[in-house]
Amino acid sequence: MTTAPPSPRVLPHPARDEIRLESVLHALSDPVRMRIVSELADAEAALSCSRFDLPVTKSTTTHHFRVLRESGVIQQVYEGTAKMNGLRREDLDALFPGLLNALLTASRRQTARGARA
Amino acid sequence: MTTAPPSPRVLPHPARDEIRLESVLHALSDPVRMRIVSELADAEAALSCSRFDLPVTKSTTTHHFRVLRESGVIQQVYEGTAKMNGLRREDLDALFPGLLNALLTASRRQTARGARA
DNA sequence: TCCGTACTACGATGGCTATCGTACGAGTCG
DNA sequence: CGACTCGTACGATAGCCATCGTAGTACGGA
Repeated sequence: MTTAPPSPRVLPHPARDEIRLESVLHALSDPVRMRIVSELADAEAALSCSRFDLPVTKSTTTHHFRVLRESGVIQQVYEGTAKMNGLRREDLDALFPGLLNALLTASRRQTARGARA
Repeated sequence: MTTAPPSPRVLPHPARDEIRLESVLHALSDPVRMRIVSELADAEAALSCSRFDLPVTKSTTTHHFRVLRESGVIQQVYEGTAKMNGLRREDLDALFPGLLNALLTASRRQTARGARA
């Protein structure tokens, strides 16, 4: 099992051309979700949900990941008990060139500028 | 009166360093508001509220403009009975380099791609 | 002064959403 | 099998928000 055959549990994702800018912006307008995306971008590899230390409960975490997936920002795949999350960089870059980078930079800058909140 | 002295009616704007990324993204996650910003960007000069032909009533229009102003995306100044609106390009570019352009490009692209909705 | 235009304020309303807790399903490991 | 971990589903709740209509204010021109 070098690359384990995916579980039957498959999650619905929007196709590339179904991704809407409004939905992406709405998804990223929540600080918790922006943080998730930020960490995901730094990681460069898929991360399981439990790798994030978020200031909300597990149910809320599930909710946020779903919003990100349904808006097309991330990709989710079951791997055993874990659910691996990856940024949909290619799709986003193809649809909205430069946007993801600008958003990540903006987020990092703001974090650096004022660590309050 | 080449440049009319501003009316005493002054509107509250966030200072540059009070502009929050989340608020900007939230403001722009509404199609109506994104459209306003898009037209404002094309105009290059300040426009009065009534220059926009939006699919909502006047009260709702007022609401959207206020959200844009309070999030720091636009600047509003009374000029007689009209309220002139301008993009806060300099502030946004200073805070979040490349973001505004990426957003405008993304919006234009999406509009071009599918004119549905 | 009177009227019209531009925009606002207020209140209502329906819908969305972030949050939680609890109970459950799916895998993994002993 | 049994226990443990990871994540989900469901229901509840409270707050926000896009929308509207109506009534009102501010300004400029006749």
